[in-house]
Amino acid sequence: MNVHGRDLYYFTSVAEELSFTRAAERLFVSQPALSKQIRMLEKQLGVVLFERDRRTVRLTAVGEALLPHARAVLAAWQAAEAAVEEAKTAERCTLVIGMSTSPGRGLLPALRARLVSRHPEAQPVLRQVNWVDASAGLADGSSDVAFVWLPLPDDDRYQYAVVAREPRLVALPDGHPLAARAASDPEGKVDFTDLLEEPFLALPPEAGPLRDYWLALDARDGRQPRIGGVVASAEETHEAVASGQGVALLATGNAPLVVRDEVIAVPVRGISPSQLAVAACQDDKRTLVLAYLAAAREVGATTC
Amino acid sequence: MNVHGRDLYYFTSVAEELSFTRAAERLFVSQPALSKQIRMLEKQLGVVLFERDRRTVRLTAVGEALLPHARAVLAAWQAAEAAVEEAKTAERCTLVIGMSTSPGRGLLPALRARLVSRHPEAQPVLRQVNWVDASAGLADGSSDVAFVWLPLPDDDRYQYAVVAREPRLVALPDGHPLAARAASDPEGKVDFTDLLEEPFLALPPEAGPLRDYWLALDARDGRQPRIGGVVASAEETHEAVASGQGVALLATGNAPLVVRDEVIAVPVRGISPSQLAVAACQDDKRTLVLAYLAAAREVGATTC
DNA sequence: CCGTTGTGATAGCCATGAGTTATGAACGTC
DNA sequence: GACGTTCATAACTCATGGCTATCACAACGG
Repeated sequence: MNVHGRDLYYFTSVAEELSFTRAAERLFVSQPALSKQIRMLEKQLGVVLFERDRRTVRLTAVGEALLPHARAVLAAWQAAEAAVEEAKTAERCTLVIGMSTSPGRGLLPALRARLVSRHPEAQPVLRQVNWVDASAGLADGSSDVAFVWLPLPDDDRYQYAVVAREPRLVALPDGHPLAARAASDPEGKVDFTDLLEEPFLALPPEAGPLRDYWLALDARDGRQPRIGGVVASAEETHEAVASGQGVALLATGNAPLVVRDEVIAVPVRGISPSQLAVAACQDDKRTLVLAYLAAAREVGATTC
Repeated sequence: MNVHGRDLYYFTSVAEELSFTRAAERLFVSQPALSKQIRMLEKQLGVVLFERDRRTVRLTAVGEALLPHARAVLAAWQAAEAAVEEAKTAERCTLVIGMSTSPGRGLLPALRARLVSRHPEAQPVLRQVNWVDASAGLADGSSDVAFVWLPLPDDDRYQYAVVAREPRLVALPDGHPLAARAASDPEGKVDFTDLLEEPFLALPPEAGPLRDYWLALDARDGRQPRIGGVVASAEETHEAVASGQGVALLATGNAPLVVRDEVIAVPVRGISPSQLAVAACQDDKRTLVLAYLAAAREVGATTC
């Protein structure tokens, strides 16, 4: 494997032209350079490839034997280059969109439409990510862009555009005393202060600030919440609420994934609304990524 | 085609080991050298082939796409090297034996037997050469060894061994007056002096000293012979003699090729015998060539 | 908690490779 | 016999590919 592809190309060129001078100008190198390279190749193989007869050049038997193989090697390499080129463009056109649960609200089709209208070659690919990763795959590079809940940990590592801002709800078993209280509330809401003593379902500790956010730590004045259980997906949350392990805060858009059977969700007074954003890495300047963020910014302007 | 085979080998090695350090020691290069080469390859292709993650190395999508093609290129190159190797040994084992007419006298089988008994890999190939080339292909390299008539032009450029020494004959039409004279001669011969006025068939002028030799210029004391025609093969000679264009000197061993129908050959008194030799280029030191010459020397010792 | 080990990247050095221009030797052509 | 063509050679430049030494970082183990 100790040969330069260029040398093989030089060899085939001389073999085709049967002239060092003509081959050299076809290859845009000087004739001595070509002569030397061919000699190097011959030396390397321990073989004479051309019979130079002062005036004429012709292939030796060995050269004749090498020629088709040299062409095969070059063809194989061209195929390799083509494959790389194809993989490169495929990679450039693919946009991996991370999300913990489906963002819903018609966001995906809206953003997709805006993306492909400006970049018809774009190939958006959706990727489901565990709730534990607040960055929905941005942090480890498995997503190019992602739907995330603000606030993000390491806020300055990301660029983002808010696409939805909506009150947080609390998911309750339908027989829960607070369910009745909400029913009698003029706005159908419960006060967060009424939830302070409730056991809460929490994200795993690895979720960091995101865990704190969905426990609404900022609204508890430093008092630690009671933890009724650990959940990492909508399905688990539904199960845990229905079985009475605890209650859980939800984004309005995620409510349909949790509310069914014996679980209801009611708005909460006294906590900040949730903010859903499309994010990417701060230093990511790729065209498709920026285009998706721009689309998100436009859509966000109409929905928020 | 602008890539070094080595780089592809490096690439496949790293892809197999998934570790620069291990791949480097497998390849007997230092780890930094390997790192640098892979970076060069990536730069050349404008692509990232490996994802280096401090602790782990893994192929990117593009690297994955390249890998099988890289292997294909390497395989193609190995096939090419094998083909060259085979052609090289084939060339080393082939011995091209040039001859103007078949030397006859059982020489070819005898020499062949001696050659292959010592070099079983030898592949003797016979090659017919026009009479005009006294060196029977040695001069232009189209023969490795050759049966030639002495004296050779450029005597010092060749090494040779005499394998047959025999009187020269003259070919005559069977109705020629000298035919009858020969029949009445006690030895069945004619004197060369009787031939001095006869028209002679000559080789073409390009044949040089060989032409002079078969006109027996040395036996004419400087008088120019009459030229009845130009011939360059046994067939032409027979035709020309039969049609009465002239007479021609022949080596005894060649007589059977010319004597038939209306042409006869009789020994000539007063000219030197012809000498058939096996020759090669003076500076040719190849084993098979020397072996064939040695065989010729042995056979010549028994026949002369 | 800190030192050890193992990994890939970086820096600086040097021999060689691949290109250049200028020139030479052999041969055909006018 | 001067000229043009063709391949080989010489002398030089600059990039390439290799080395050693060292760094930065993560994982382990005491």
